[in-house]
Amino acid sequence: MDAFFASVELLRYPQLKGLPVVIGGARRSVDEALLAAQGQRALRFIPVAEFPLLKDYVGRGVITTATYAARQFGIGSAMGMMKAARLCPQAIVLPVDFDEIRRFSRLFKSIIAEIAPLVEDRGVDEVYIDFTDVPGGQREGGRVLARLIQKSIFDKTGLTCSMGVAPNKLLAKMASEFNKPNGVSIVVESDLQAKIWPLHVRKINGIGPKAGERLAALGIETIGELAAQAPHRLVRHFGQSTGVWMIEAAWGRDASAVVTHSEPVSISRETTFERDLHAVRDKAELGAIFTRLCEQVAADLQRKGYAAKTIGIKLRYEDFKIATRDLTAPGYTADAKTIRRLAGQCLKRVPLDKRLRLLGVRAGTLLKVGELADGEQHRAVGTSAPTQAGAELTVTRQLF
DNA sequence: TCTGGGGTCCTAGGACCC
DNA sequence: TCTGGGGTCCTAGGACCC
Repeated sequence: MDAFFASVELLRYPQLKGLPVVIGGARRSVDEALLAAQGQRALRFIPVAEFPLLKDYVGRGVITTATYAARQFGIGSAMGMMKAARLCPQAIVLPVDFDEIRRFSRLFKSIIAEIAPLVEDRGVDEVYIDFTDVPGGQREGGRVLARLIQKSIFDKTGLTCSMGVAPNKLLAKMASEFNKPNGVSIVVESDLQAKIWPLHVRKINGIGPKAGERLAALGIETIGELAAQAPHRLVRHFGQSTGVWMIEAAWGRDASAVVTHSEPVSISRETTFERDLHAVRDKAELGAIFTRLCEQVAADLQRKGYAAKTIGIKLRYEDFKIATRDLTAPGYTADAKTIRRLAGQCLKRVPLDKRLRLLGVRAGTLLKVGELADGEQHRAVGTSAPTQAGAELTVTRQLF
């Protein structure tokens, strides 16, 4: 989807069309921002620079999406809000409306699935679609079906997307970047040399900042240069599987299937504090946040119908270093108090000398409990707090 | 001016078992 | 006295993606 989060907001506030708008980071809703603007009632969007306490407004947030007008100023996703505000003081900042994003996400995916049922979910704003057996899917190399899907999405949502059509997911993903926004790009095997090899290696899905740097250190910048490498050289530097995979990717080869269904591996909640907290000095505040994260994870598990056997924590220190600890219990749980106790045990094993920036709680090794009857499920996941830890876990295990 | 939140997958060592 | 070869599970860290 093109500038998905921003485009969803523009549907609501069409008067922002053409303006530099950035989504994310804002601590207040539009309505609250309106009240802050001298109590004005009329809808008015306040440039970020006009917030007297900028930091209170954008906090420690980052940009999730910038409109194309905002990108002109050098603003991009994942950039810190404070930096974006300085690059473009006239930018309008809006918070992410997750409910609305999820609603449009489900909507555009269901529109696609009606036309082409084999869809792989790749997050809120991205999917892979298997055109192979869709009637008309081969016409004009897939362009006809791609245009049909774009039109259906636009007619029903007002949103645009960009599509890449190719023999596999790897190439389709790269192709989808060629014609943004609202474009279709077709890539066939014979286009490899002309369209793919000139691109930077970072355009390969799976080659991130680290691998990109290591390749650059070897004098490899483009995909074509990567394709020209002797496999043993890459295997020597990156190991057998990564080295072989890199060569395959550079040659446009990818045999991975479009996966239409998958079970979650983990469910987690994390939060970055407004200011760094000290384990001793801010004990009460940290404790309250920790408990709330556990309650949120428990609620997420229960709502989605899962119980977890592994509970873990994540800390980010003031120096941005990350520590994780986890603990696998004898049984499964979705109970907030049980999760809180297991997470507490994890916390005891991690150094707390530096101040903390972020705290997270994670539930892994999941078991689907959807097949239980509703009442039974509620009882099972709600089991809590006998005196002995072991006894409690035994109870939940028996229920499952 | 510091840098979100929610995920997946991979690696590697150690425990433990047959 | 020297020292197998599978396999699974658990834990911690890290790269990467949307």
